Amino acid sequence: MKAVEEEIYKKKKEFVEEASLIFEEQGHSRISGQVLAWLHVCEPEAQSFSDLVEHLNVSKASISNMTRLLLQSGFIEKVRKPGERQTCFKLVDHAWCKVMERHLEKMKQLRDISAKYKEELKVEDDTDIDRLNEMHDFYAFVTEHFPESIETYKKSCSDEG
Amino acid sequence: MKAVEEEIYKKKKEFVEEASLIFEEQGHSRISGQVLAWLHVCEPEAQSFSDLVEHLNVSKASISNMTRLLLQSGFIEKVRKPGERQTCFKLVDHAWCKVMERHLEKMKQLRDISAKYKEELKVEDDTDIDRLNEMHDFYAFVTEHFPESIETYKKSCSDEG
DNA sequence: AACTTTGTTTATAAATTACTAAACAAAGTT
DNA sequence: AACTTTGTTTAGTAATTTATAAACAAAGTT
Repeated sequence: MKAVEEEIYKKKKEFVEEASLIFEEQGHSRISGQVLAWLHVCEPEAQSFSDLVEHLNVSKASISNMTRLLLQSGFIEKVRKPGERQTCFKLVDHAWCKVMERHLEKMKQLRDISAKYKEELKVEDDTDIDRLNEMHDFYAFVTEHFPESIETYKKSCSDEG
Repeated sequence: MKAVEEEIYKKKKEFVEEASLIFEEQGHSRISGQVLAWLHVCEPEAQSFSDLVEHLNVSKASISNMTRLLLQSGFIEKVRKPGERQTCFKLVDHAWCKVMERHLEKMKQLRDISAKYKEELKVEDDTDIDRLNEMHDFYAFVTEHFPESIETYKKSCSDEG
């Protein structure tokens, strides 16, 4: 390996360390965060099972479990090349939108639960519970406007590309 | 306690159970989720230490720890009434915006880390890493537009009120 | 100043999660 | 069909997190 290449490789590992910490704080486990981060900078883009085991220094079982989870939640996808025995994994396009969608789901849950209970806790003449009304207004607003924003972004991509 | 009141109280407890689950998935612990949820529906709005202990059936120590955390992260605030010995806690206004701000912080971190490494991993003639470029574009977009949206919401509140 | 009330800190118990090694399964190769 | 390679499942351990009880501290009341 040339000196330049080694330098690059080291930088990539640094990225993995830093980015995986942030991913962890977003609800990923340690290793799934590392897989996600590595798939942002690795070459080639699609990595085999053993590539991941080797570069991240973790067990085969962890990779098996974490890739399954990441597949389920839609962050990565399998790529099988004809003639190759190994399965490869790569980030889906716009993987970051998945993170957003995850947030959006939670926001919708909060919108719905506040809608439900603000009705159910309404008592005849009694004043409603302001806090629930406000909570509902807020999440109704963001769940309505958020997807639009994302669409705007996606459009701005395809205009350029 | 009248039959109607009991019915209401039961409903409130149901809300606490459901909502605290969602809060947990957003990174709160079990009990801080319960405190948050309860403070959305309790009466009066401001609850003393012992109110919380009683209604949520948890230890004093947990309330002590969780209220400290919730104060730190800005979800609740202390309310001390003159003449009363007990400290009370209430939700801050627009507590939900805090959740958003928390997300926004994470997004800014991802924007910054992608900015940093897309530069550092750039090699002369070599093509950049597309994934990092796209990641940065995305988070630059959302961190720019998100705060605007929230502002729009807040404005819509004050127009009404 | 002894006693209460209110709240914090500490040490421990309980539960959950995360990781791995090793056993297992499936499918390709010789 | 034995052997390899590739990947999954299982079972156990390690580590972390969470909640509590009990000791402690501070401040108000009698």
